[in-house]
Amino acid sequence: MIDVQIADDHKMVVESLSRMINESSVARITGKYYDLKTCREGLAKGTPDILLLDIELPDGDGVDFCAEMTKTYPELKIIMLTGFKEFNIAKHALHNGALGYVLKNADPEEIFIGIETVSRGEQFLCEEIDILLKEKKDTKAIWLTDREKEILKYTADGYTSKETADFIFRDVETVKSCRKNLLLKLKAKNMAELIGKAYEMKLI
Amino acid sequence: MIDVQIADDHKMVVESLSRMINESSVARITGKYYDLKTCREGLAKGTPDILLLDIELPDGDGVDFCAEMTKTYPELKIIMLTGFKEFNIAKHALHNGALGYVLKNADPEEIFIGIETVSRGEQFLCEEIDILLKEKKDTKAIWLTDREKEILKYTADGYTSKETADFIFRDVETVKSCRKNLLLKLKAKNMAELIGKAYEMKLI
DNA sequence: GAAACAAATCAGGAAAAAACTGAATAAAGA
DNA sequence: TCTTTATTCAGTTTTTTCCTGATTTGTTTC
Repeated sequence: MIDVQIADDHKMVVESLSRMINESSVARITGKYYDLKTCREGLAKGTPDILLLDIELPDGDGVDFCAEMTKTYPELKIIMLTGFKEFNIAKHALHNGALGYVLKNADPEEIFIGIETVSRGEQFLCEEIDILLKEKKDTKAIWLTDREKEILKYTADGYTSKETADFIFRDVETVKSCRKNLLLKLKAKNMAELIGKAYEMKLI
Repeated sequence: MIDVQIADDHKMVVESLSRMINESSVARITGKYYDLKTCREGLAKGTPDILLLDIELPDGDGVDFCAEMTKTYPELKIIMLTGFKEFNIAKHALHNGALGYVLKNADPEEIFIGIETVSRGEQFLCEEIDILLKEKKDTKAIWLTDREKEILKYTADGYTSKETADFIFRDVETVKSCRKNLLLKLKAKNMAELIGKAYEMKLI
């Protein structure tokens, strides 16, 4: 029996999914978390074989958390279980140590196959993501630096270059050229499109 | 026994939630849909007592669909079942004829109480939404006109006022003043913040 | 029906911000 | 080490923002 835990802020999803998994003979659920803080504490008490991890948690980003946990517990296998069919997110998650990536709109059977595959230490991607990654295998993922993420956030909140510059104690020109890089990276023509694309890619 | 159907593009959620509801003695699931088209066809064959409806479906917006269905089947009771804790969306849904609004991160028990309450023809809101609507009871929901939505979309796609004006065969000044109205309505300082807020409110 | 209101259209100008081009230094990865 | 990328700063042009208006049409309210 494979020991599985779930971290997802949708209690209803966690509860019903737990029941479904427990009713199968594949795995048993030994922990349910609705935020990253509780999940971190739970894992410290003993890690399961597999952690099913969502991306949008109330207190942080699941993809970043994935990097943190696979570093702390190298034996822990993580399957991202999320609604985001986004090249960048999937690529990022796998780079951060996730061994599986399953969409919530995948066939329910896939999660069982995923759990079994990943428990043997093999990578598992649900069909749609597998196709997506193969299609874009020559595309490289977009990585934003911390500075870029910071300036992107200020921009999305409506702050001008000058205001942002004051916040981070830098020259306006610095912010302007960082914005220029953001426009290049996301292939946007102006700030409005940049914010739009950033939301599409769940960068914000 | 209350006759319930579900429309949500996350198969995994639909499947596990269906099981949970079927195992209870409250209701039974008589239909599962993963898109609006199939849901529309299914309802045409016979409406259940209650439809659990998600908002982000692959082929359209659940809130708009809610208006369409309550008009076609006045006896159909709809509970929005979604992850969005957004004043505007909730308000919009209720205005469009939804009788219930339950968050996916609500306590799983709430969906059973919701089903029972709504089946009696009474409104049901999960706790968090109930609090949200009471807090903002004096706030009015933001409604965008078709023109505003159109210009918002062009803006999010990176087109300037001039370019947008050419697309819709209107003067630049018209687009400018429409943008000004959008900034006012969403209380945004510039286009970047406007697009950010529009995404937060799921206006795009 | 009249009054009040909102939406959609168009107008112009001053100030501010963003977009474009360029470039030097520092840091990180190969 | 060499190459690439991040970070920093600068000048010029284009665009947006922020004011001020006005007219017409359609809808809602009294």
